[in-house]
Amino acid sequence: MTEQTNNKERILQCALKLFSKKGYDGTSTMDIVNTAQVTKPTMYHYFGSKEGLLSEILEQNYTALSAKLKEAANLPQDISLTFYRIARVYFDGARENLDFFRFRMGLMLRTGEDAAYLCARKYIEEEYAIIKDFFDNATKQAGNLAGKESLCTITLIGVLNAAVSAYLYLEDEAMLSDETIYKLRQQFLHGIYS
Amino acid sequence: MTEQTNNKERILQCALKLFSKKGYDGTSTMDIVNTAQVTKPTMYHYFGSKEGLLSEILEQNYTALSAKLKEAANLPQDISLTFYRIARVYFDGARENLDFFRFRMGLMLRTGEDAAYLCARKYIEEEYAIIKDFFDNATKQAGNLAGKESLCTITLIGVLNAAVSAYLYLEDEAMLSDETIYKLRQQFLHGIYS
DNA sequence: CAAACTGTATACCGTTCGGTATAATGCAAG
DNA sequence: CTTGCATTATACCGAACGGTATACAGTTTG
Repeated sequence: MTEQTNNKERILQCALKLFSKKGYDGTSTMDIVNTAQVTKPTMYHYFGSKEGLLSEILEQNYTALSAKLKEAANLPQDISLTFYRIARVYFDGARENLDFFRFRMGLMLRTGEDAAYLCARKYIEEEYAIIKDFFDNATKQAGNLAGKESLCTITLIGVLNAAVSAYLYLEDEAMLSDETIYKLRQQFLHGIYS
Repeated sequence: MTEQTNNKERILQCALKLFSKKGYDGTSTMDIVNTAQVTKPTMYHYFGSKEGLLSEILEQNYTALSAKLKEAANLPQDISLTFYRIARVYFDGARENLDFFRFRMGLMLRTGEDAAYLCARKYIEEEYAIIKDFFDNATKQAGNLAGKESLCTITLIGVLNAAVSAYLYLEDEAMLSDETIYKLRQQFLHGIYS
């Protein structure tokens, strides 16, 4: 009765889904193995611990996200286009990998010592660093943003996270449309009256 | 050995501090009563359950926050001033009640079924409703925002939350200064280049 | 074919969880 | 001065927690 369609992958997916819905601390290992239809030793064979499982989930998903984000943010000469590309990374990510983005959102604004946040922290910091880098480079070429790089980073990520969060809450795919991005970009670049 | 400086209040404060640091699920009732230097029956006498304790914490703190927010947002004829006033409510709140704002931030972008989020959901929705109301009224008087009320609400809250979150992360009070608010407002109203 | 290794199952570990039965204390009102 | 109530302490509950010892099946390798 071995190998009934890759237990490891199924554990990863079920755990992510449960973490995203009930939180890391709110999800028990029994929850996970029951949902994934494996036994506990199977899970511990692959991941060693509950936290090991969390680490692998974060590593997999954040690695993919960071790569896309870096690619989207490598055109410092065009802030407008880059806004679109970054927004698309987040919005596509949210649509295609709803569970991960739900989980990620719950970790995003944290600052405490909860286990899941501590594991995710380095990835969150990397995300900020990628956007900050972009604005730093954009300033070198444009100049009129000098001194605002940090605040731009905070507000850009804040606005996009808020929009993704609204999508997850409303579950309305219109929230992820190009039209939404255009409106958000217009507002970000030129203010709410524009 | 009765009444050694109000056990109930001390339980509330210690629980909030622990929730903000380790999350609701990550905090045990033993944690709480040990920190507050009471026994479990004392806690259960006052609050009935762990969730009852959470409810009272949320009710107390969100009631105060919502009242301040409503007051700050009752000048629909002046968006610029209102931005300042709303930002001050959040920023002062974060400085004066760090634990609650830390906790609140962790709940803010959630969408799942975790216990703490479900308890807090109605308050979060009320917060959005207050800001949304403001923009709806502002549109009636100004008009040039028509159709953007929802997106303005999302981005305003998103930007301010991101700033508060940056303060909690950096622990730098300069983040909460009037100067920061002016920059954020300028950006919100007139774009990043302005 | 035998040894070794990967993966899975049964059954169980000690600990901690949220919560409570019972009783003693201090204090206010009759 | 005692009855009644609000508050606190001791001691404990069953259930669920994260994690594991042991064994065995299936495959790979010598």
